[in-house]
Amino acid sequence: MKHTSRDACDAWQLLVQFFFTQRAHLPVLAAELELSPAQCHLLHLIEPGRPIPMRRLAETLACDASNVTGLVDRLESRGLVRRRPSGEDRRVKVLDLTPTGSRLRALLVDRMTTPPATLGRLSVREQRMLVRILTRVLE
Amino acid sequence: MKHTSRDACDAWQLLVQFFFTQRAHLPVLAAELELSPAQCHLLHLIEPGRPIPMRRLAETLACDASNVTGLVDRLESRGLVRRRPSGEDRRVKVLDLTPTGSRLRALLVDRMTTPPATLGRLSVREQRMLVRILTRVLE
DNA sequence: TGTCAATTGTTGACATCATCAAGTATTGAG
DNA sequence: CTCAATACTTGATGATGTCAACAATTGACA
Repeated sequence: MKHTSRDACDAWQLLVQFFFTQRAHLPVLAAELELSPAQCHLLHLIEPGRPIPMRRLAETLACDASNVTGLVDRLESRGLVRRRPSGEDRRVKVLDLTPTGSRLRALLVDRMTTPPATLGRLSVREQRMLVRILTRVLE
Repeated sequence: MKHTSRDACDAWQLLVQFFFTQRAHLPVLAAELELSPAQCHLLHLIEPGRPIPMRRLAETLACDASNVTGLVDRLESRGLVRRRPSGEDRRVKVLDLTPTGSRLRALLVDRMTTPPATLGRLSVREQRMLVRILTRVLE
């Protein structure tokens, strides 16, 4: 068993703490956009102009395919998402954002990626360092 | 409106990416412990030997108090958590981990805070830098 | 070619999560 | 003592998530 350094554990622990904090904030943010946390997550995964098969969403979310069916049902009934048959494989349906969905997703991403004031306390050098380090850690 | 630097946005975006990745992993980890994601979150908030009022959990989770009632019902019926009347205020019930709950929580925390291999690719200097920076950003 | 297992998405049944409105018990201010 | 506010529970309802079963399609292979 490989030894894991104390510093690495500390760092990861902080990231986990960050995760739980965000997890508690998401319902609030979602409610502002009249979405649920799960819908936010799904919407986040569909990039505009990049249709994606439903199967792949289920894989990324690590959930049952039928769960995606339900989530997409609700998003589609609100006109945020479109189901389209895949040209290559007729079993597959690909998802696409409607213009409305695209706008809402932009709003969501914007809200989520607007950094908190605390990030401004770092020097530019530190900010760049953080980006460099996180990029490597998250691959 | 204050200008937010490009670097700060990049950094936060990476953290958000990390958040969604973890959000997708949590159900898998939770299932291994026979818990739900929400139960993991709640369990994570109850530190052993530090009884906590239910109200405070609802605040931290940013959810309705009745939701906590249900979550605690299930955890209590599994013998992981105890409801106790608060000595100071008889309206309040404080939550406490049972020995079983304490063990399960330790397992959970251990699984969650075991850093992925990618963190080991950083130099010790970088790991410490990451800890220092995150500490300041997350307060 | 014809058969059959595997894959994709859907449906229905069911437990959990989460909110809201209403209710009980208790507190604390006046 | 009265009454609003607080902490928790209950019941109703919709969303999330799993599982088993199903139809349609694909692809391998005899």
